[in-house]
Amino acid sequence: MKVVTWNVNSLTARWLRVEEWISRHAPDIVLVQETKQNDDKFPFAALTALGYECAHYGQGQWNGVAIASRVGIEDVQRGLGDDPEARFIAATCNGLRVYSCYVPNGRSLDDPHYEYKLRWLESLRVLLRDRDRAQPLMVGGDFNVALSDFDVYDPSVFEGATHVSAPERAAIAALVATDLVDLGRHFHPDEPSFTWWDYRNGSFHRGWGLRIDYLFADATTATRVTDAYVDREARKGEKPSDHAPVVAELNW
DNA sequence: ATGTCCCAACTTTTGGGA
Repeated sequence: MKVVTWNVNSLTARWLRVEEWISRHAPDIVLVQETKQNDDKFPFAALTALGYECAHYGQGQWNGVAIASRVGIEDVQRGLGDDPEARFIAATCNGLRVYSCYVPNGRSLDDPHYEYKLRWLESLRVLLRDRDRAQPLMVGGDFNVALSDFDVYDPSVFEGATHVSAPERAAIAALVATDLVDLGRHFHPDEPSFTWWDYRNGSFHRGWGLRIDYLFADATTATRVTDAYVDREARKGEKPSDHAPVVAELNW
């Protein structure tokens, strides 16, 4: 079974790229972030034609998360606690519980949005702490945090910025401490494996990236994962998202 | 290092967000 997480930066703008990627890679479960559309724009019919059942949690022009599955989809949960924004959707697909997460950006360390980001991550930690440990789980999404300096192309550029601060990193570490494995890093301990490059400055071609998108699995499920990787090819070409997909393959 | 992309709208240019 193949699971992918991808921040598409508007599914409306990205549909041709997403459709092409799905057709080529045939993932079983797709975790999407930043659909930036309401249900009336979500491509339910086109995804059904490709063999996928979908659950979408949209919020107009901002945020928006979705799950597409060709192995069934049930027990859909939209939203994280009392969060008013469309940043979390969960479902069970073929016995695997999956979360699609779009963590708040934070903007800057002195912005109220930064505190919102930390509160959001704490809510996710509580959900993970209290989960049914007997149920296999994969958590994916855009976490807007680079876990360590190795996940940053040049840490000096980000001094005093979000995405790298100690509280943010501690919040992600606290998620992992609920018995999760960072699949991308587990399979590629010696490669930066960036997942995001700014559209500006020619960042992609200069290698100026960050690893801020993750697929996590509980420790038991992680033993069934055979590979996890970033598909950098998806960041190339016409009208790419600024994020690349993160893929995991597992024996299921 | 702020050079791009995406969206909405007091829409053909600007501003907010990432």
